[in-house]
Amino acid sequence: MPRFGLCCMFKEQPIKFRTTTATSIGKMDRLKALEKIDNLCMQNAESLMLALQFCNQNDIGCFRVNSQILPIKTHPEYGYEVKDLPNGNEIVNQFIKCGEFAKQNDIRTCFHPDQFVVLNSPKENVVKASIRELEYQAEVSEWINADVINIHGGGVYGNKTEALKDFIQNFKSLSQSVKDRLTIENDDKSYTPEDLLPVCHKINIPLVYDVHHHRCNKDIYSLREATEKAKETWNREPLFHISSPIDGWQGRKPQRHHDFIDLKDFPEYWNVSNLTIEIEAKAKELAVLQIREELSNNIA
DNA sequence: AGCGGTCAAGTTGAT
DNA sequence: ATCAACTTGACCGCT
Repeated sequence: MPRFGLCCMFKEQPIKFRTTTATSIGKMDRLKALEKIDNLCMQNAESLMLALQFCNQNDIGCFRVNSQILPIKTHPEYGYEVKDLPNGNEIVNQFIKCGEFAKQNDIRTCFHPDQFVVLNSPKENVVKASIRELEYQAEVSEWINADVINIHGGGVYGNKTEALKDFIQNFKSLSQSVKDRLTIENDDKSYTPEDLLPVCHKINIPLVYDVHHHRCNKDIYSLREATEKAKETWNREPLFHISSPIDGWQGRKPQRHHDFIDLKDFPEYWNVSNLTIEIEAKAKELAVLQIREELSNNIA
């Protein structure tokens, strides 16, 4: 069986990650603001441990960490360094404990920076902010032993080839810590596996193959071919994504995610070991447990 | 305590 | 032109 991954949050389990808004933080004096952020970070570090323990108890081998695990960490005005928080050392220690727990129990962790991280934007400040965000997530990755920070190709700006050249150029300015973890994922509108595989080979980063996106945004490769080619880009256990369309493939918005994974959407050749599959489904842990149950019934 | 408006950020494509 | 979609509703300030 593959290793299944849970994304960021829980549907039923009472495990919550907290955040705040820049507006609210901006209204406070700096001391009060840092106190509040300190609180949220500590609670999130504790929640992460609970999340990992839940995964361990339920044989969920991978957990994706929310980008806001340290809220507004890279905000241009209200951002901060963890060492400047009142309990910064304890917060780091709690994350390191999470990393030790994950390692001991073979739980893989990863990040998926959100849509604002665009490495190939023509706007210099967008690239700068993206790099700041990647460096922050790499810092936490080191504490918790996360081995993947996964982003999309970014914008097209009228010319895919040129846009991907910019991606490669800007990749070079990243720290080694980010480079070692950065992966690129095919998306549902712009970049297909066919577009991205040459980038993977050129700068030696893995392809996170999203089969749902590939079904929305097709190229010359069959799903099986893309699976094989994506696997070849990995120097460690490959990591893929799956989801099912909210109203079926004939529905109005097939790119929207369903609560659960439809067994029919699961490629049978993905039911193998040495593969991580993140389950992108709105029912979260329930969806992970369900697809695993269905797959084991299917074999029996 | 409950409720509704708001939330840092980019890009694309549907309406 | 506006808005939803993207890993996801949660937070905050008002009553």
